[in-house]
Amino acid sequence: MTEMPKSYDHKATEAGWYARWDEAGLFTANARSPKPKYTICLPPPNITGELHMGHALNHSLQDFCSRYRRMSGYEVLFLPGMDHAAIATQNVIEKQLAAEGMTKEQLGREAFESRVNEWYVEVGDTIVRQDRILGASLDWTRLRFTMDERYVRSVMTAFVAFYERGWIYRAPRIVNWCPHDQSAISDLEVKWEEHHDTLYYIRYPIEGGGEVVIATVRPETMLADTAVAVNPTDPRYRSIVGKTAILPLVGRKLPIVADEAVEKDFGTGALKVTPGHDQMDYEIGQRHHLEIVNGMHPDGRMNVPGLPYDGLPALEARQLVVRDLKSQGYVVKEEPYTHEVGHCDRCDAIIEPLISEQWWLRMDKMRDKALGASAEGKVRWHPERYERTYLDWLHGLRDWNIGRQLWLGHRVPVYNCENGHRTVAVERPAECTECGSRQLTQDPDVLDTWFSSALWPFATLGWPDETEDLRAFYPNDMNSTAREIINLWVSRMIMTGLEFMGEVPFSDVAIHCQVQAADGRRMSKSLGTGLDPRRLITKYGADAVRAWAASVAMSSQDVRFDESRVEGYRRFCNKLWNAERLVLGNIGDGAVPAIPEADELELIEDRWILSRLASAQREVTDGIEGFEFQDSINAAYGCTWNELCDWWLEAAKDRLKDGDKTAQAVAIFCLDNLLRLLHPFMPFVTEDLWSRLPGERDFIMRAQWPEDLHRYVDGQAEVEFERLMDTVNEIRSYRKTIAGAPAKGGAVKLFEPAPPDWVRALTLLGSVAAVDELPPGKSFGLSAGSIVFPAIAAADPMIAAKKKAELQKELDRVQAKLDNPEFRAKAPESVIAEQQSRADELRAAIDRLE
RNA sequence: GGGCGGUUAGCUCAGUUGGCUAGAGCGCCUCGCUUACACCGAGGAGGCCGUUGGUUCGAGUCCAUCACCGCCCA
Repeated sequence: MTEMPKSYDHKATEAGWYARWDEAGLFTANARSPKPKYTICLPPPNITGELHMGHALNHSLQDFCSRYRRMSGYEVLFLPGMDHAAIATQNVIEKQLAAEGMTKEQLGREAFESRVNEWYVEVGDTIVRQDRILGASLDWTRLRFTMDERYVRSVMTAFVAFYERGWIYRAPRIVNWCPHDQSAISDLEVKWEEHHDTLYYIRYPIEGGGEVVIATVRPETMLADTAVAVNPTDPRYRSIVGKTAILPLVGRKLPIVADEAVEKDFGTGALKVTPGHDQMDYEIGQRHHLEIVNGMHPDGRMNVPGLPYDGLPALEARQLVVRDLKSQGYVVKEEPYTHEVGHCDRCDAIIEPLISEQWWLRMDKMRDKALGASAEGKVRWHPERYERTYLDWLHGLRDWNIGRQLWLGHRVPVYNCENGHRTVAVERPAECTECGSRQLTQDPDVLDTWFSSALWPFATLGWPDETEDLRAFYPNDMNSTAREIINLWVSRMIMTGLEFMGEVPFSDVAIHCQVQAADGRRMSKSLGTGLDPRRLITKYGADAVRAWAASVAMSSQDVRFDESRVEGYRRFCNKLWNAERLVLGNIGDGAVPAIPEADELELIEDRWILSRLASAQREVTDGIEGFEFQDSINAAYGCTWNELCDWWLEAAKDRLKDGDKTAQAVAIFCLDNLLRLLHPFMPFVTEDLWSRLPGERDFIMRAQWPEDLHRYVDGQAEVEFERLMDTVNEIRSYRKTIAGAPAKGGAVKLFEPAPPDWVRALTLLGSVAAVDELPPGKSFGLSAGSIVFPAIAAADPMIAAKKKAELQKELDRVQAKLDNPEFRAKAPESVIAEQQSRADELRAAIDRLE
């Protein structure tokens, strides 16, 4: 045995173990293993930069489950991967280019792509290293990337399969258009921010005399107006329905239509209808067969040929339009108006609702299957309430716009020939399937990144090929993620899993908390409130960071990050380290006997600590099984520090020094079990400490999970030992609060005879002598007897009086309860008995203070 | 506008089915370098459990209301 350093050093402890595990192949799953399988496909982080605290948290908790299941006899696959995150990555690269004074258009598509590929290598490497220092037991032989050739084939296969089902179609709709990215984005990628704008009231003349006043916050869109609409039940406007308004500045003739969608209370109750630039207007347009004018180029500049606003950005056009309207007397009034404006989640540009021809995926059939699976309880959510988030979204689900107009991503596998035929195929076809033309051009659109992510649980395993992995590891068991992507990702995995594999992709979904900055808002890189987990790992060690993750991950919805809690777990590592150091320092090289059976244990402290250990084993195990990781880490922490270290080691120290074999056996048994219980959470320090325990040691990582220890549960020992702890605490309290009481020494006389092991522990822990007759002096009452300290100069009478008053107050409360006839009549027996004995104890304690 | 979560010690958080004498870590105060650990030990101070009602013998816990904070979806 090598000498243990006096203090735990996380850097020394964590160095090396990961590589040793890796070399021993402990991360690699065997698809042919006869063991039951347990699979987690790591949610692929976006390949946009390094991992943040949310990742550290999420990867940790999946690793808890993986390591626990591995120790519990499962063949575990914990599969790593990364997501190309088209729109996000494109933005990152564009920002880099901008810093170099370049645009992607200047660079060209090919050079841009090779630049992206370099980025993938560099960032992918960073992410892998981060997961390794975190200790995540990922199977690196199965690392996947959504742009890998095989993965791309899975994506194409899914597209073709949907297409052949007739679920993919192309149609013009109003989409969220990002003028910066020049692409459609999904509703879920639009952030809404409050804007303080102006509501303009604008006069539209009516042919044949009169006028109608409309209100708008976006006057520039009037250039694409094709109608005016009013509510059919609005008496103010009944007479103008069917007439024609003249669009100011443009001169276009606008039919005045009646439509129930118009809100009578907004503005003037008359609505300018711009079917090309507003979802509701588009729907009105469909109902009344209105013309659609697209007044904007894809880059957000106005598309109004012949008008002076042509080619201007929207906001500039707005100013000019307003100026011209005013100068021509069309503006009736303007008032301040606060409303929500959509911004691109990735680049923050203002989103323009825009009519656009897009690829759509029908969702109704898949939605219904997913709802059916939920109704059958196939997916369990943790915490349960998130199932509603998921179901609510499913119920309102519309067709999915799967096309994006980006430079990055999976190109839609649609090939058009010059005769206008369309060929859809996984591999690029040599010729058109209809006319045999060889002049094929591929559709320029790429797929929404979530389309490929939706296939993650099976595409990573080789689908559509019937691979060994796919058979062994699908369905996966658990998925854990952040709540904001429940709808973007989790629900879509469930739908595609049911569609292509016929089974839900996992049985449990864990939604972890969001780590907020100290100010209670989400961490933000741009605000500088983000945190690099590597900094924390360097400062406190991965084990401490992971234990922190366990303590917060599932405990509530949001958690404000508090570094002192991470520091607390590093101290815990040190405590654990020193507990083992103490034990090993006293054991030497001799053999340690096996733990005695429960009925062979003689001493109260041994019976007690093993009973507590049994309880910890139960709580840690239940915590992991129930996705309540905080319960697990709390139980293991408490048992180690507050029970083993604070009490048992103190009570058994002299036995250990004397080479007592039972004490050695208990000590090693406790350490061995606690280390194994803690291993999923703190893999490095537990591996290191376990390797130092006597006897032949393999890796703790593949040791067996501690067995159920209920045979050591000993209620009597717990009650007795608690009484002992109470008494010792009282003695210590007296020593500190009574003037003149010495730090050690004094004589204690017990009221009732106690077993010798109990007395021994009391005298040891309380530094007192047990006597039959108290020597003369000021005596103090204890819960178990009385104590006299030698040489007390002046026992402070105030102390006793204060204690007495506290006890009396408490007694009054308890007695009032007992005197209440309704309480006696209605409360359960056990509660009444409890209160009764509480009153007795309090009375006795008061008497002893006399 | 709809939904969800939070509001408990100076700070960050626990408190399962109502029985609580409300806990932990950090911080604070007082002691102590007693050969496991000063990344420690011992003792102590500190809480009308956001508001107002209600149910109950009994409410931090259940119901309702309001207030503020945060998140998600329209």
